[in-house]
Amino acid sequence: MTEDEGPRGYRSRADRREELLDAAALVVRDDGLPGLTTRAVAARAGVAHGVVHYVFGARRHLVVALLERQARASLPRVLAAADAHDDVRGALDAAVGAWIDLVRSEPERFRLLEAVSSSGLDPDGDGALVDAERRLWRDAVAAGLDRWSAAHGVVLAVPTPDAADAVIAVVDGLTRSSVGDPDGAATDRSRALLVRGLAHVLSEPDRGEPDRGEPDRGEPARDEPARAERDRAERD
Amino acid sequence: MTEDEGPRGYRSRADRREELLDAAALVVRDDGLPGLTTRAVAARAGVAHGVVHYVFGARRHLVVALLERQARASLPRVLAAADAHDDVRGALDAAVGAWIDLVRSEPERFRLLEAVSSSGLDPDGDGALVDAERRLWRDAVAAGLDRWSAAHGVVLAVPTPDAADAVIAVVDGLTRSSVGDPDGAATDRSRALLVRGLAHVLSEPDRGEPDRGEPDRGEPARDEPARAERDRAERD
DNA sequence: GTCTATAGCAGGATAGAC
DNA sequence: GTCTATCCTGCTATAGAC
Repeated sequence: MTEDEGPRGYRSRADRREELLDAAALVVRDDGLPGLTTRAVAARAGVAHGVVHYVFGARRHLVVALLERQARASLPRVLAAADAHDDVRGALDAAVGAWIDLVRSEPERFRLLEAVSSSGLDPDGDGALVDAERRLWRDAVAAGLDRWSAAHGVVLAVPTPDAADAVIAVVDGLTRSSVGDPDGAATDRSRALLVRGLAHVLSEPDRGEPDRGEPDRGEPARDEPARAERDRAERD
Repeated sequence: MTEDEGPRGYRSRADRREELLDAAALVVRDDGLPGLTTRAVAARAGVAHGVVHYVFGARRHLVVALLERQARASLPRVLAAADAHDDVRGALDAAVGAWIDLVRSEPERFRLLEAVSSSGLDPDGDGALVDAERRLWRDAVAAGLDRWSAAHGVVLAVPTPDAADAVIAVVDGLTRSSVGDPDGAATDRSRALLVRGLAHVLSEPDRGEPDRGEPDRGEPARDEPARAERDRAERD
């Protein structure tokens, strides 16, 4: 289905890689994330089980590769949606909406995103892959913001990287919200609220909410919980 | 360590349950989520492997139970942090900040939250457990908002359930952001932005961003993003 | 009713064959 | 360089001891 293989079935590592990723995408679509076993991928691709481990090493590497491929495929569409709008709020809403639509159209696919970053990995130095993945997103969103900002002559009220982080956080939160929200009504309401709020802070510098109430101070209420004493080693 | 057991080591099912959850929490703290095997829990609690399955059935039930117990333990603290503030923004910031501090102090613990809802479960009808879990949160946050609102005589600009969903989405997004953000600086910046934006929309009814720029039309947002045209994004 | 011992099975990883 | 055969670990289920 993907390509036909030689008489002996020998393909280059790179070709096998693409082929296996195709198979993996199908497996995820059909059987969901937990169905994504190295054996299932191998079976779907019509190769021996070990080939998957030969090409990708560990299962997580396959997952990360699949994830990255997806990201590169999805991002342009999302960024394009924003470009059709001149105002911050409209652009944000379009981009976030496009993303959520993607998530909804193939939910299983996007569970990978969460699954990888949250649960999947931890031991040894493999978190580096996830970090790289996140950085890819962060940079892409920041670049998109810059591009949009320049193209429409709008300057944001906060530094681009900060805005990018906030956008990603919102998208992450909404993505998670859309799980177990089949009709998406709740997610849509949240999206409307969050986009409006985010557009507000990206457009307006902080002046302490003059319209209502009593802002005691800009600094938050640091109550004294356990401060993480953990030596989080990796600071790539 | 938790309780000493009778001469024969017989405990009620409920007691064993708590005991095993204690052990599970320690396992997660020390070895991370992937270290949380039913065998490890049994070993840590000093019981036979089968006991875990006797009490919880499947591993995921243990995970969900641990998660729920955590939620019930954490929520009061978070809600209390909000009560110390009279204004929406201050209360929100305090609550969200308290939550993020909890996440930071024991990161491994909170990966459960994501791991369960995203990856862990899917087969058969087990998603119901996750749904119940999410509903628990949603209801708790909504109740907290109502309580705060009544206590401080502040009425929110949006219905409580909608506000609760948005708050949860923000917290989810920030929680995920804090993974791989060891010093937490980026997360703090995002938090500041998102809390400000959220406070804004919770306080102010939508009037189309009058204060800045060029709202091309009074009625906003309702644009037409990529409306779920589900084409296969089969490849890049 | 509570727990132990044991067996089966699925999935990841690797040493070694082509 | 590609792939296969095999091993190991961990989850689940159950039969039976206390």
